[in-house]
Amino acid sequence: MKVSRPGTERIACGKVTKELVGSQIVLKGWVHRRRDHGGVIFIDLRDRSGLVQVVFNPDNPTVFAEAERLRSEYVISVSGTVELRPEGAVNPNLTTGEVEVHVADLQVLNTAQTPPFAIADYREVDEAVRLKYRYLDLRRPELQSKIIFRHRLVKAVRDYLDGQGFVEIETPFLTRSTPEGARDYLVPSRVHPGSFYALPQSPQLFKQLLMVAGFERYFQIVKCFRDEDLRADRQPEFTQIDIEMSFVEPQDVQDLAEGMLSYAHECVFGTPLDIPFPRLTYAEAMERFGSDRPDLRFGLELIDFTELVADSGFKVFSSVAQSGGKVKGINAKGCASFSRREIDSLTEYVAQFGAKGLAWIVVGENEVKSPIAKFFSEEQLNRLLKAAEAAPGDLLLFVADEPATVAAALGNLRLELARRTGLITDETPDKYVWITDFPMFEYSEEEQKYVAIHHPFTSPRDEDLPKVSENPADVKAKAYDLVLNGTELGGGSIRIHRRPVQEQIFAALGLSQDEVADKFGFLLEALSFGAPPHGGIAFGLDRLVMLWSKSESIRDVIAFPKTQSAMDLMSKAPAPVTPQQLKELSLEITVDD
RNA sequence: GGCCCCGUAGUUCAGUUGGUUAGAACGCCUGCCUGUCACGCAGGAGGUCGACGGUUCGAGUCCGUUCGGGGUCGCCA
Repeated sequence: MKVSRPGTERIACGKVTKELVGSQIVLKGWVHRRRDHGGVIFIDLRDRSGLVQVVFNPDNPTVFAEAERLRSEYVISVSGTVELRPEGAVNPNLTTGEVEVHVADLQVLNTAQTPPFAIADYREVDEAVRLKYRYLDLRRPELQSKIIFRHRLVKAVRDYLDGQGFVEIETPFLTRSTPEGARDYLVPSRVHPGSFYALPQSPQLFKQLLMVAGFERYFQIVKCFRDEDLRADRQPEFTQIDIEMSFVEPQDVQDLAEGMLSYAHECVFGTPLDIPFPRLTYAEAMERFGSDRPDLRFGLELIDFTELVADSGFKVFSSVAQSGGKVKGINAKGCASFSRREIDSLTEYVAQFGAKGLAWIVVGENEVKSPIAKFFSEEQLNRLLKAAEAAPGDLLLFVADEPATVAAALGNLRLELARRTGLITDETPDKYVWITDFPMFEYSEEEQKYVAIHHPFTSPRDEDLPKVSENPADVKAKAYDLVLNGTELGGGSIRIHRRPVQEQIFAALGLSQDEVADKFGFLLEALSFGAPPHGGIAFGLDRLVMLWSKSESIRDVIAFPKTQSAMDLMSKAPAPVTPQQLKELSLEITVDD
């Protein structure tokens, strides 16, 4: 039982309002800012909840003398009386701006060195400095509110899934390395010299085994580890909302996911989402947007000109069209004013995605300007303009290449055009979309074999089962991704629950029987003991928090993130270990530092 | 691994064509100030110009290497 003594209970700084006027309160927090007027000292006192002004007057000389020594970020406890501020001294920018606390007693709980950057400043500070002193950066209200936002979102997700009958179950972090997928983080075994655990890239197999075990509905908010290069939206350790359900079809998983997101959105923003989300097949997404994670907040869709230019005099187009390639373009509405230089920089931009060139047509009132116009008859040109729905003032941009290159180049060009023309603002509504009917396999030139697009446990569509062996490229999977504003938020699939099918897929992926037995024997065995049909989905929690909190980087929503070179600048991890530690693990270092 | 951007005071930045003692603002320190709220005023301290090497009579500035941070391509089943 909490024993409350009048006047001694701590009040949160941000909660000191008019209703408390006249009462004796205790505040604890950090000195945010100090304004010393010689005869009167104002301190903005900060805690998690916000700021309140506390006032020191010289009528209490001991306390006043103590107050003169206060500096930024000192931790203090004050007790005093809540008073209305005098006429004209109200601060409308603070929720506590109508009142102030007149201090009767002050206790310095801790002093503080001058911080390397001011907590109370609005100034942008170099991220390396912020990361080295992450605990100070996290003191800043902006970052702190994002971490608290994350907590509220996670809480909502847990509540929702619990309400839907899901059981939260932990799975091991020390697990075994499996082929395919991302590079593993390895943990050497002391007990078994020369053997390694792998940190999970996701709890995929374990959650399937929990379905075999009969839990029916599982979830976990869980760290996953992938040793790949970092990006603005990628960290080597990240958190998934991992979900698996038995006896379901894709629609059931999608319904659940939509319900969960909408509930969470309502919890953190007060409004539900507009569900169900629209759906696009993978094929349509690639065709219209050149991407399997299209940003639907704007148009600029890809237009296919392959047929139209197949017999044109422009060799670059016609030869590509006749040899199985694609000629596609984008109508950059109203971009006819782009300078030659801007168009050149767009050409440079698409080059990094493999496009060998970027043809263009500037559409004028009665004529077109274009280096390629001379290769087309007037009729061909008119058909081209009609297909592009071109109007005066438009700029048409074309790429001719293999389908995958065209998609990559134009898909990214589309995003670049939207950025350059300011098509997306903070007010642009969010666009969610499911991408469905993914191909099961894709041929890897590098490995000279088919690899799974999703993962090797994904179920093919029933009708495609016969094609797995002879025509893998045609097989579609029961897989689905959820995309928000061009970012993949999550993805999942219905899994294979019959052993022979799983064996067939492993074979199609070129895994030998021995390898399968060694690495996936336990899975195949499990499937043969009455595994129910099951499927699920996993969401990137960090990305969801990042997008919903309008953060620029995933680092802003992770309390202790790593740099692009996967370092923790605060603890200086990773770091060498002692020779004794290596010896215990039977490891030897072969590079000099 | 490739490409691009950045690195000057504690912080944010300026620094001309390579030229004398590298500046500003904020912060910090000292003093003054009884109604401020990004308080004000006066004074002061504070620099391995990321590091190393080169060119030059002379380098913050030019060149090379390297370290660190960021973005991106590859990579991320």
